[in-house]
Amino acid sequence: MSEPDLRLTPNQEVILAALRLHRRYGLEILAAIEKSGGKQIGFNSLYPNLKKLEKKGLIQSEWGDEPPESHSGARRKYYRITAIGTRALEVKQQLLAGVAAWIPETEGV
Amino acid sequence: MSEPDLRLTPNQEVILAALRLHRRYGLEILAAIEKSGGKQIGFNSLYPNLKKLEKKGLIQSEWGDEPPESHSGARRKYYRITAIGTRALEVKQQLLAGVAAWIPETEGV
DNA sequence: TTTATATATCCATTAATTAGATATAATGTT
DNA sequence: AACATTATATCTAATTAATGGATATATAAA
Repeated sequence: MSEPDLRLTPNQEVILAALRLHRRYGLEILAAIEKSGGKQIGFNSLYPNLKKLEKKGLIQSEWGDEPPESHSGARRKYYRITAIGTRALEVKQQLLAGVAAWIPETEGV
Repeated sequence: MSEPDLRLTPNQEVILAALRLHRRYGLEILAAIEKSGGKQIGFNSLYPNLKKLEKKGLIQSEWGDEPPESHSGARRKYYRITAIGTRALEVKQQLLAGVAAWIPETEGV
């Protein structure tokens, strides 16, 4: 009955954060990270991590249905965050806030 | 002239966050993490990571000068976050906010 | 002496990251 | 038809980080 493991590796966390407000396709996620000043991650790290996030239920994917004129190149697969994924980001933020604010019950002195 | 590497591993990030508002000694950091619902990290991970954070200038340490009556056991070494450490936490938060909000310049369609 | 607190290191295993290469598919351009 | 671009996807090897367990030392109280 314990909660599923919502912990994220650093790359998974930034990928998931890139999907927090918008659905995006793979290379768009890399662009969002690069343009936001993050350390660049390669698509060799991106795609396996997207698979892992989807397997854990933190994101969902769907093939793009844009008309062919909208862009050149191959089909895009769009990813969107799930409620569980949103929760994983919240849990992380709450942990960082919690550890900072925590005070021991019996303060030495 | 580029900025020093302020990236943090997951354990380093939560340790640094535990020092954001209060100076703490080693085992107090572990207690803050455990009581805040974080995955428990062991002192075999704590102390090497404190060394690394101090070496990078993100934290400083000083031996406690409490009177002997204040607590039983050995001397405590207290750690406090530096301005650089605070900045590292901010940079991380700004990255997560930035990648979520980023919009591509030329939107396909 | 024993117990509790506290810092610190070492080892072996496992997990994650990284760079580089390759493959396939779809589309527009020459 | 050939080529370039965009895009998803996998594989390997090397490096780095995390993990559990053990050990060591120091301090002080019971």
